[in-house]
Amino acid sequence: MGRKSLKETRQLEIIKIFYKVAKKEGYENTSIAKIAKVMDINPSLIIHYFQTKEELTYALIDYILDRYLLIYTIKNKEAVTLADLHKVIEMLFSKKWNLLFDDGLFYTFYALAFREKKIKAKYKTILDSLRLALATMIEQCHEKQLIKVPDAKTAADLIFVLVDGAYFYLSLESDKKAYAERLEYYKGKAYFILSGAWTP
Amino acid sequence: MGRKSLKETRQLEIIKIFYKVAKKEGYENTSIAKIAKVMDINPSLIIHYFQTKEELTYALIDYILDRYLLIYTIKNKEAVTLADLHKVIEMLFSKKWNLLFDDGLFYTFYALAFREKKIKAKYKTILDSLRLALATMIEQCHEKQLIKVPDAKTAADLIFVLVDGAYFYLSLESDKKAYAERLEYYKGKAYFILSGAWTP
DNA sequence: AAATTAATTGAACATACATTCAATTTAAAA
DNA sequence: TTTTAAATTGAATGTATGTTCAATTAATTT
Repeated sequence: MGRKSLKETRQLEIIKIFYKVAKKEGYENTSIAKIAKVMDINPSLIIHYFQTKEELTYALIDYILDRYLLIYTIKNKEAVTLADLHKVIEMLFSKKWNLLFDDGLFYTFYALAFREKKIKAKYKTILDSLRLALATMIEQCHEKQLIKVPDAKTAADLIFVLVDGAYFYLSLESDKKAYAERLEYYKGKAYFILSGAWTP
Repeated sequence: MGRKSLKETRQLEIIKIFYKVAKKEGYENTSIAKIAKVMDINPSLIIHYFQTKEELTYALIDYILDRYLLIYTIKNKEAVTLADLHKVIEMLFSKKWNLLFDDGLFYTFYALAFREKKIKAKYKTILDSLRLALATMIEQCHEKQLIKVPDAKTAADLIFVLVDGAYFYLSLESDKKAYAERLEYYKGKAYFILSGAWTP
């Protein structure tokens, strides 16, 4: 009885447009009215699906953070090979990963996490699961004696510190050549960590 | 003839209050009207000293980034000792540095840099000068044979990648003990870099 | 004391914002 | 075809925003 619910479909549509507009004009310049205009719907319809702008923002953050996890789509959890591990490292230090989500928005919401506990928790969860997934891969490779890295957790953490620190600086670098060279250099350090030399 | 100009004094006063309010309530929730209310002056007076809010924002960013540089207040440029270098390392991996400026605002404007070239340039300049200053210290210590780090520039860069990456993750860590332990661990890695083992 | 210059106020502006509520349209089931 | 429930619209609300302009007040010099 009654009409079929479009809730989830519509919500996702709205979030995607929100993401698109915010990516182009920045989160702080993206209003409900603007999103509605792009979608050619009434602003109140957006409020109908997300009661407040806050909730809409949370949904967008979830959307972005889910994309952030897409580096690991390649892996098959059980039988991890050395090639799989290297694939992840290559991905982490490549442009491809950055294409999955918008850096500006990622940092915008990261900054928001300093005042909003919910957002902080979301980010912490994602960053931890990224580290954990890498640690698990390292651990498996170690057990199979493909590499010799006894403390997988620490190694994974260190690699991500390297990744985060690298992008933090490189995002400001406009010289593409310099950008690529540096990234390659840091990638080498990541492999060095996996050689066991860094975490004795 | 005429009245003495208070321009610079007043501008600094306004920026400081702007910083204070933005620190507490977030940049995006801080309006000219709010600043004026706290200062008990008319909003138009703020516009009088900074023609637009954009200009006021740039001034605040300069203010914050200048504070960011305060780690180096200790050093005496000419005769760098090993103690000086260690002092800087200790400072980089300590709470003290974080007290100099507000992390939330620092990241807020960092995120803004992705859309505003002027801000991006400001950040790049600061980050580069931080690296350069450390590299210079390392170089001098190397020349005096206090340490053995031939590539001072790379070592300094690596230490800052470590710093940036560490804080990026640790800012989400609410467990103070875990926070302190990790930071200590990364500090150890920085000293390891200064031992020359990492950049052969 | 008069002239000059800057500080400061106060009122007014148009605009954009998130959100509300009732009314209407649309689609599916009975 | 009637009932039912969700989708969607449209108008309205109050509030806050950055910015303008003219008027007034306060200090400093001649």
